[in-house]
Amino acid sequence: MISIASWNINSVRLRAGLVARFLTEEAPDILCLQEIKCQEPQFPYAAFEALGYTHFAVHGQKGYHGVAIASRIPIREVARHDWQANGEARHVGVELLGPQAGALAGMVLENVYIPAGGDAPDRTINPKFGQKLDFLERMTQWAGTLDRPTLIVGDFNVAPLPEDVYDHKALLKVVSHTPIEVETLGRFADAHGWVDLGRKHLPVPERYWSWWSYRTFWQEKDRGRRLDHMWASPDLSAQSLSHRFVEETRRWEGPSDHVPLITEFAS
DNA sequence: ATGGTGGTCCTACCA
Repeated sequence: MISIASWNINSVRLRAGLVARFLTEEAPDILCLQEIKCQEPQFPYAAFEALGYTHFAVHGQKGYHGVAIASRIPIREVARHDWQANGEARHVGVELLGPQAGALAGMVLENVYIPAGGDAPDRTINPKFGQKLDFLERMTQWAGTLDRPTLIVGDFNVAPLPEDVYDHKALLKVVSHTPIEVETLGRFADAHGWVDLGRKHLPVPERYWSWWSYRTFWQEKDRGRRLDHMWASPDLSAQSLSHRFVEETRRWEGPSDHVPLITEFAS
């Protein structure tokens, strides 16, 4: 069995200790991180290496965004897409190398941080919202070209289903859950027949949220959204055995506003 | 309709 985790960590330097705790307690084979918020030389490699994660793909930038993959299994970086063409570090893709990868050898793992999209869900007054939709459209074009077993994980910043938010009706005009975002993400799903592993294993109406705002969590209002995802190409999805989200990390000291996801695959 | 919290880097910007 091989397990793959994904977590928007909101500064990997500030929360290296939380990452180490997660790796110690859950022991995934591979961890994908989003929002590392540092450049590649500042990445806390030693904290991972001490726990057996010795293979890396780090695509960072100063202060904002940034993604990384740490792995116990050999990996090889294969791509860094810039789906906004603006230089932001929001993607890194790797290939899993055998024989430690077993049946997953040759699989491609794509780690993505889709733009949040600003406050107003209208591209004429909020360029960030347009950039988010354009990013998704370019991802859709890219997905149509794939010809290998692929897993795409990360912070999608979209909660597609009514049950993916605490109040569907109240969030229809809130960026992350607007109909245009849901439709645009739906076209991405259709472009490659992606299987939403989260809802494959935890179907509606099971509780499944991955993010709680810092601005309301302290009030214990439990206003969550499912913004983080793991989607598998159809051939790969047959190998997924289990999937969960580790909600308790949201209550750790000094938490990220996102919680990690973990999928186990037959290998 | 408003404001609520947090990270980076040092002045706003991003989420």
